[in-house]
Amino acid sequence: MAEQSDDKDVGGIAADRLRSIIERIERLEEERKSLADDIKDIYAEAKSAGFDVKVVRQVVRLRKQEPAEVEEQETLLDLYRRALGM
Amino acid sequence: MAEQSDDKDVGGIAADRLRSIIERIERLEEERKSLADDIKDIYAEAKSAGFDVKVVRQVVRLRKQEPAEVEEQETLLDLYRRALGM
Amino acid sequence: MAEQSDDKDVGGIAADRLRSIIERIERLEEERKSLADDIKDIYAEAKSAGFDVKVVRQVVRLRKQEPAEVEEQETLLDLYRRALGM
Amino acid sequence: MAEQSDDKDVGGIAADRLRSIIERIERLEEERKSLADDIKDIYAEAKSAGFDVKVVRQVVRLRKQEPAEVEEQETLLDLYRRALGM
DNA sequence: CAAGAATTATGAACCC
DNA sequence: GGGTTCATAATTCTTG
Repeated sequence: MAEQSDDKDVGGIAADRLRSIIERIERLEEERKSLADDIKDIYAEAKSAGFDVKVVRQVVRLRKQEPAEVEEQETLLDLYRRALGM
Repeated sequence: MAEQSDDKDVGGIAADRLRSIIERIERLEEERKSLADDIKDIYAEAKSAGFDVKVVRQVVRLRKQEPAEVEEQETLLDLYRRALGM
Repeated sequence: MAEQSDDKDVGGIAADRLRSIIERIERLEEERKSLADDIKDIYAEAKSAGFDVKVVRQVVRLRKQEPAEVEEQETLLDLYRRALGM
Repeated sequence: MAEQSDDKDVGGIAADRLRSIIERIERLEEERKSLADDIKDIYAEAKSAGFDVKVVRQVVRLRKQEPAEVEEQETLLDLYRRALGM
């Protein structure tokens, strides 16, 4: 099986390509982990400042969702809720 | 807006129909929840009998798949691992 | 390794016990699948009755959540939101 | 309630402190989202290079675990499968 | 069949 | 530190 690239086949697999893909994923996941730790630190700070962490999380969630809920289906949702007396 | 059925429109919505649909869904979801709880109990039983729950889950998953498919994925995994020298 | 029960060890594993556990899980999962299919049918019915399925799902979700949101932390959440001008 | 800082209380809440906390979290979460998108892109690249994405994920997961742990779980899986005659 | 939503499973964090 | 809840990851299903 002749190859134009330098990528060595291991059992028909483009090993270098696979390795590159996996290492890039791993690098990005490390960065992601690091950010997650930073976020955790801030929640810890919030806690020691006397805030209720669970509620802070809820606020963050709400602020993420609210713009999304200003959408076309709001009207229908309203309609259905009214039909059900909710 | 004349209706043949007795279903009262609320803002153009066939309220009774909608209500029926939603209540049937809710009933079925309750049953589903109950089954999910039963399953959880069995996993707990497995754990206290000394089985590794994670591996038991894996077995259940494997048995759901076609043997040929299982074989295929295991072969690929092997191949990739070898390509990476794992 | 003497055993009081008739359970045959296979490599130190209580095979019958494991089999029983797995088969019970599989049976319950089948029932669960069947319920899921029933639910799917109702959504299909809803669709052909002219309802917007996505919104119906949202209603079902809301009705599930709303009782849960009548909880102790509502007050705090309100407070935080007001502090943020939300 | 005397305050040393300039932070204005809103209903007894240190509003500026809370706002700072929440905005920092939001900034970090945006970065996190961006990394998650990058990772998704790489999996897409893997797919179009002909790799089986599900198996690639499995490889990434395996490399995160300790080799001893991987070995242990593989052994158990084997054991359970044999006990079930799979 | 690709994109997105929804369900399920795994992993982390918190409380007791 | 163990168990339970909460959060994230991953798979599956649905829809355009």
